[in-house]
Amino acid sequence: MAIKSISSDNNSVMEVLLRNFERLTPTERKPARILLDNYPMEGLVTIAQFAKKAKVSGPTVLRLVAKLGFARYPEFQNKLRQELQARLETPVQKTPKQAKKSVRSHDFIAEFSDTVCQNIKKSFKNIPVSEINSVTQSLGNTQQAVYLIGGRYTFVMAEHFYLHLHAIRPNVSHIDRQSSTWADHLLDIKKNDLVIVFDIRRYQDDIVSFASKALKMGAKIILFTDQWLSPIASIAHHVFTLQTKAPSNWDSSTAIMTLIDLILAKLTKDLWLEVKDRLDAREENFQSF
Amino acid sequence: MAIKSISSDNNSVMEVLLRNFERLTPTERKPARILLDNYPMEGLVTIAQFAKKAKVSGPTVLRLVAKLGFARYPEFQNKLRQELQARLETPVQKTPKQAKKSVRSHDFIAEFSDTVCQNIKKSFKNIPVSEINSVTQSLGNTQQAVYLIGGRYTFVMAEHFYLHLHAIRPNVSHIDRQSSTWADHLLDIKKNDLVIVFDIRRYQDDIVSFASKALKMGAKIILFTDQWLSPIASIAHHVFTLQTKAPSNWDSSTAIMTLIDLILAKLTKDLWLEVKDRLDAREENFQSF
DNA sequence: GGTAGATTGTAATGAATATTACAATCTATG
DNA sequence: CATAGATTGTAATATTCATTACAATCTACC
Repeated sequence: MAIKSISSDNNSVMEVLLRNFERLTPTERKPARILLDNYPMEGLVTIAQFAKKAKVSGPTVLRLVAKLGFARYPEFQNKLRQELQARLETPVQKTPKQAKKSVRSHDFIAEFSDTVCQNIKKSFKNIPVSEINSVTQSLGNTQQAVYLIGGRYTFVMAEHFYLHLHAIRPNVSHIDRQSSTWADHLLDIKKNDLVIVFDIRRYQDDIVSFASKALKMGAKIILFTDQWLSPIASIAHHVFTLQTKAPSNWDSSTAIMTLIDLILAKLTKDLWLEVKDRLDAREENFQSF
Repeated sequence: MAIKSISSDNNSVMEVLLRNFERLTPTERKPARILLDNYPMEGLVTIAQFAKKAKVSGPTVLRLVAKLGFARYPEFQNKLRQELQARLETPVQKTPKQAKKSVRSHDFIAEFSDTVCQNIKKSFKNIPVSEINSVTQSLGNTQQAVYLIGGRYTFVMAEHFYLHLHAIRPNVSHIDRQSSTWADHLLDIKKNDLVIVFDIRRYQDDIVSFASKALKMGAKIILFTDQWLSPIASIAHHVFTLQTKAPSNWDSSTAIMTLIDLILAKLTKDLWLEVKDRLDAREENFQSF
């Protein structure tokens, strides 16, 4: 008669073990207890070591593993490793007593990443959920054209947003750096179109002026700026204030980037049905080149 | 001559690895990176599996392990298991992981920023300080020209880096999207020039090919990639592995961005005297327009 | 351009491992 | 107490593994 395995689903090994403990034979329970006692490390050693610790024979261990639904011992180990990995990833890794002998470079790196993370956390805490929802909803309406524009350094953010947004929906434009072309773009802007502006210090006059002209054309202005607020804030319909400080001579755009990614994520989720088709079609086009 | 082991004390394997990363040979660094990326699970598989994942030979893995102070592979694994066990015992066991009932907007925002921050922290923890120092030093040498190139989405990262790097030092070029111009750029590349490549999945053939051609021209390749490693990793002189996962259909480039900003910050600090003059002159030029 | 030293992979070897077949032992029931 | 069926261990086997020796390749320096 074939050995009937206890479970074939993908619960954790521990659950399966506990739930079916009474179906194990007395000797099989010994290694089972050892494993539970020291879960899951004990399962990551060789059969011989495991068997010795539990004071049973190798084949008994193997029969236990078989009853847990694994045809081979290495399979069982892979499952355990997999679980362990998942478990290690979730919590904030312990950053323990790392002696102070660590070099300055180490401190600098840690300080830098801490500051950036604080920026993100603090920025997000201050953003009203309603603003995000509202902007996301507007972006989901493909009737309204979207124009993205940024300053000397932030035009990169605009471009990043543009690339992804354009993958998601049509009717999106990135207004390039040369302000000589801006007049043309302004002509195209219709009422209720969305103009997304990135402006952090030092605020650029030309961007401010573009925004106010777009406003006159009836556009809705969405502003991404820093904690000192671009002058555009006073005319914008939606303002996102992001933290930009860093232990550096340069401001950090990381929080801005994160918000862009968040909005893209939400938008993609909300419009998944439409987006999926568009992405599929896009994929096909890529293939054919 | 006997192989001198790096350490025989009882620090964690990861510490030893990070502290002595620069003493490893190029090929030995590949499995080292894999291990750091997925610490310590990757060290618990067989040499063959480990070697395959890192795309090196078994003996190379063995030599790495030897340099870390272990005479035999199983010894190394025992140490890892031991560390892992200690780590699992201390904290409160479960991180129940918020049942996935309706994810409200608030939760979504928090989850998103948490993930991004974890990406940054995890990425930075795995980057050997020596790599950052070494790259920063190279970037400080204005004799070596710097070329930046990125893929479909990551060219934005290249551009961000370019903008700031160019403010700091001369002799920097951003290679644009149109691959038709790449042949010309290749002609200019001289021995010891730096080619900084951004390549995250899905990896682009044209970027890979550009990198290998640049290598033939004698350039030093610096790669920014994700946890799955671009194929360029095998020919790059320096590889930075960043975490890109996010609760989204899109990968997150935030960790990459943060590393760029960090390198820029460090570079600016290190070369402050030269940089200051350049920035002052630049400021004057802006005023006059 | 050539050569010594370092680096890396290939292939062979022996050791350790998982797995199987089967015998020994135990347990329950008539 | 006898015996069938379940349980467990022993020993043999085939597989996989770590390890080593050595050849090929690369790199730096003269």
